[in-house]
Amino acid sequence: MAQTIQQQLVYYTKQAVKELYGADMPENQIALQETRKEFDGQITIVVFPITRFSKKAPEATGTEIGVYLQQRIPEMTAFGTIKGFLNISLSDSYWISLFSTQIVQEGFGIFPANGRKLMVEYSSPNTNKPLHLGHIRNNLLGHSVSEILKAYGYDVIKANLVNDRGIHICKSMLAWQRWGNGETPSSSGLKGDHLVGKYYVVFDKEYKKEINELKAQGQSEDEAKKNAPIIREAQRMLQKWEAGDQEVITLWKTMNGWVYAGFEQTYGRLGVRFDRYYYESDTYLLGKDIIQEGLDKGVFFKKEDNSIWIDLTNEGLDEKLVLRGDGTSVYITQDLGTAQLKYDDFGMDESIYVVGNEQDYHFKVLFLILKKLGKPWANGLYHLSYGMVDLPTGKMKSREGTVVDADDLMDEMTDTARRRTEELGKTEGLSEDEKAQLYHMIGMGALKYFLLKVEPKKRLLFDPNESIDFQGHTGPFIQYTHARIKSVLSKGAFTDSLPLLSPPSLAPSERDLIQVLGNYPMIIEASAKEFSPAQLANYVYEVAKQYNKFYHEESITKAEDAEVRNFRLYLSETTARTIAKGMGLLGVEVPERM
RNA sequence: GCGCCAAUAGCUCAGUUGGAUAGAGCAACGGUUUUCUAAACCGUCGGUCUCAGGUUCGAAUCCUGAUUGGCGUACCA
Repeated sequence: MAQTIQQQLVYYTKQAVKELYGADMPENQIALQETRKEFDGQITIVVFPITRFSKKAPEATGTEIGVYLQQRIPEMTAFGTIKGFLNISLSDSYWISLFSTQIVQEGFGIFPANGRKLMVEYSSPNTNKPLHLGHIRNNLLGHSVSEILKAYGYDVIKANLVNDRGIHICKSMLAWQRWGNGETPSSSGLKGDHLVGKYYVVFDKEYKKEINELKAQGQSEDEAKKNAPIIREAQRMLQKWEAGDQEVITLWKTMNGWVYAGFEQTYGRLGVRFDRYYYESDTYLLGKDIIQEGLDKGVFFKKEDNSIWIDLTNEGLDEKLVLRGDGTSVYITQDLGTAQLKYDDFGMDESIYVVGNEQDYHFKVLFLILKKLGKPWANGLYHLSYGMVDLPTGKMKSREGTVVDADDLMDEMTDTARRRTEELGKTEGLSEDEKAQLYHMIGMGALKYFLLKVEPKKRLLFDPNESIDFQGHTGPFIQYTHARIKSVLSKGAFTDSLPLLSPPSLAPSERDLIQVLGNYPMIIEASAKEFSPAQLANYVYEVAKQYNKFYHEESITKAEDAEVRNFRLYLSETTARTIAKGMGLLGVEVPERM
């Protein structure tokens, strides 16, 4: 492939430094950036680093480099040096040809397969309660990161490790057994996960009541928590489960079945999918052989009570228990085993865990242990840590009912989308089906974009009293832009067979749009490397914004010259495709009209 | 106590390997439609980038220390 203009600029700048100043400047010190809007030009070379070699003032140096470059790069029409910044203007014909030969191509920004396999584990719900807003963030992040990595050339496996066993499930089961009166999703009309969640709350109420009674009898908080009859009963149930008790297993299967049916619906609405499910009921006993391996290798050590530990104090961490004294597993034991299992199953080069930042320490330890065990694949592990979703009142807590329920929120979003669309009178000629589809698309677009535009690492504030916007820097704005372009294309009778002609010159907003569109591959690369859908989300907004500016300033279908008209139609069509592709990687669909 | 993370406009957020006068959206105010969708566009207002030092030609960005908030530091997951 031919050299890009950026590569040429770097190359010739290096040559210029050599010829003019007799110095060898490393290429990575040559800093290019986009020219700020208030100055002429499109690309800027920062001159300051060069003055080290020129031993001259920034202005003089910039001008000398500028003259040198202009003599050698025909696309360069002008330059200006302002306060140490060499601003370079490129000819309209350069931008036109960049668009016509590259950006317009179907494959622009699609990276070839890189031959590497990668797993993204996300969602990983507990099966004792329905999903809430925090889970939505996790699911959207996991899904979007997977799609971005696919676009970047990875072979991606999406995995979901379902926490389907344990004391929390038994709590729901026990409460249902006692107070459920045989209630089922069909008898109650409740979605399965909500039904099970209801009994989780029932359990907690009763548990608290018993704790208070015991405290009234003089027990301490800790004692009461341990001694409450209902929690002891739940623990007995867990033991029965582990022993394979038929009755308990049957109930467990039934209630988990309800939950899975509910989750499938929610996943469907969210538009997330998985290639592989792992269940903790299958994996919770794994990892003990790894413990033995670690003992043999001298990575772990045994204490007097037979508990097994790893000493990470040299790494600035603590001693960490990896197996209980009675030989049973802890959380990290199964995670060690599951990591090995996943690798045995797929042999992937990299493995991403999408898990909240409350588990930063856990993953640090997990990865470190696997490295110390000499697992060659341990270097490919990465914890994609994201911030909690907080309410103005603080953290969401399932048991206290202060959660924003996923299904309710999606209903609300769709409803708002319907109201707004009707207010704007944009439903004419749509069938009921099409309307429903559109409202879902817009509502989910608003929600998803709202969550994904924020850097994963940062915590996210959600105020239930303030509805998510549909205007400005939002999903619907971008969706609207797409629909608007589609309308232009149909008015302009655009088809692939229309000849792509070259206009004699470009309007400023037109040239800016081409420049923004040209950044798409860079953005995919950056988002993939940093596992950050937020970068892509903000980029797509920029594209939409720049298009709207262009749309307002210039005529498209009404342009007088055929060259200009055709070119602008292609520019519009490419913008629509870029928006659709980018939003697609975020898991957001875009409508043909709205 | 120790560790990790965050702090940018009234609010929600951007800000590339350190580069120009720190940018968007919302909110507020004003303007734009006989012309391709006004969920749009243009403008006004709004900043001690938490604070104090340091490194540098240059710091929101890097280093040190503090402040505030969150999380972790369980033989819980």
